[in-house]
Amino acid sequence: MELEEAKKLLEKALEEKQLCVVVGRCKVAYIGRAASKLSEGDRLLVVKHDGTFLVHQSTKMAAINYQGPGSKTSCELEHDANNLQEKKPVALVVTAKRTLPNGALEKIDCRFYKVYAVNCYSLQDDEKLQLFGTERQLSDLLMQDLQLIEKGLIPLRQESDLRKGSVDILAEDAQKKIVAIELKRREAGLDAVTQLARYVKELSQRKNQTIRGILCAPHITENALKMLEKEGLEYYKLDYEIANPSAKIRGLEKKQQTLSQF
Amino acid sequence: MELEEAKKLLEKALEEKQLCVVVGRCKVAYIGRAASKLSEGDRLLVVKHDGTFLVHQSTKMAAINYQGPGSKTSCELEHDANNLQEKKPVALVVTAKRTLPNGALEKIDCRFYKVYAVNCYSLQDDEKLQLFGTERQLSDLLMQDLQLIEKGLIPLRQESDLRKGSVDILAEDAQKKIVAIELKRREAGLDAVTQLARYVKELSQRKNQTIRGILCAPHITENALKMLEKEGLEYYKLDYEIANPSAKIRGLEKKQQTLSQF
DNA sequence: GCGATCAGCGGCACG
DNA sequence: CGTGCCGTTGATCGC
Repeated sequence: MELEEAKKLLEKALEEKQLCVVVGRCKVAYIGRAASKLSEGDRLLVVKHDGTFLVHQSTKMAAINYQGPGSKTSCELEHDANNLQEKKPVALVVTAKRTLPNGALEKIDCRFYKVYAVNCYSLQDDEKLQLFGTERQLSDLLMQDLQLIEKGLIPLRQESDLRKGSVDILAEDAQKKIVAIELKRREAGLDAVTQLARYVKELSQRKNQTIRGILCAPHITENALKMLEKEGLEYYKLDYEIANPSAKIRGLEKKQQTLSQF
Repeated sequence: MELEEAKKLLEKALEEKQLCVVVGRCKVAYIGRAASKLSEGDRLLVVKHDGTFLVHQSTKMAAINYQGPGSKTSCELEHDANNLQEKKPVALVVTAKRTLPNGALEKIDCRFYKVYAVNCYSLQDDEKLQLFGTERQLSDLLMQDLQLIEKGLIPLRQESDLRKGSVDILAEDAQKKIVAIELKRREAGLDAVTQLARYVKELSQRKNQTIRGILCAPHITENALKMLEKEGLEYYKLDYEIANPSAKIRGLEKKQQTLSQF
């Protein structure tokens, strides 16, 4: 496709706030929070009406270059500086600009040497994704019956706010000890343990009493478990099933109990 | 476009390992690590030859539903179960399946009631992104002149592996004390502090001596700084510039000139 | 808007 | 493979 034609199509569609899809051979340059260069190759460019700008290669899930909502897209034809007689442009440069929260400018240049297609659409879509099996949903389920984890466990509050971050669930055990429960919907690693440790430490100081900490996850890495035990925290294997459209906790196995409560 | 035609086009292109772009009105259902539903609306579907499957709405950067490389995409026509006389299909169901590392199945159904366009391309692209201003690059620069942070600081090693995670830089100060340096290319929050604290704790126990910990970032949040100080750790403001195609730590150049005078 | 955290995080590097 | 962690993380939610 002629670059001039591509430019016209694209500009009209951008004006009309359509979703634009451009396929062609291009170089990409980015500067902003970081900087990048991508040599010439065939790519897919998607520009959404909210400013979203996505450059995709033919593999991988993630866009190779991108810019989020709020970006302004414009395009310019580029001519051969060494041959100004030639009226045919050398490239179509599609640019997305955006001002970062800190005031700096972020920019992508997508320099098309060939354009295979420009296709634009007005998409009607007011629907929102309904997602099931999130951490929040599991938390809600757990709150309904903390006895699953341990007999005598009474819920105090959910998403209790601490000054630094928040524990998923705060509870009280049969011995009236406060229990902080950190919930993970997937395998827990070192970060999950440090997170729980931080909450427990913070709470202990604030309440001036010993606080139990329970990490609740479907699985835990070896290192994480070691560190957990070293910190005097506990792990409970959380088995759950995702059934569309709801999640169910399958049953909770008690893995370890510290002596700290005695 | 007729659904039958869309199916033929898509199947042929998938067979030929092309990049496929489908635009149409669809419902989306996902089940796998979690589960989701998305009611009828106009969307953009991209299927890459490596199996990548992306459903985009008309806003936001992230795909609303997706599946990574390795997925298998297939499509089927769906007929009205209440009117089997009718030969015209009701929907074109495009499905991506994938086996998760843990052996479970992950699946997206994209049920198109209308297809506005099916466009497929064979893209040639062997280029890789050159990215500048990454944490690793900053680390390399810092290693060249740790004096920037503190006089007398000598580099010991980079990316020193601990059993749990790794410190970006390990150094020795003028008093022969070991210093663990954690580098962040952007604002450091509580997570960065807990990360550094974990490294320092681990190192202290292993080396059986007091270890200094320095968090190096362009900015730090208030809470993070408070916690840092409470933990006896230090913060060094790292100012750097991204210049395409290289990053420079502000002040480093000057320092090098100073050194070259001797 | 800042800040903290989740995410079906993805992707990478290393053991 | 798992494990850990960076990322131009993005997106969400609370303050």
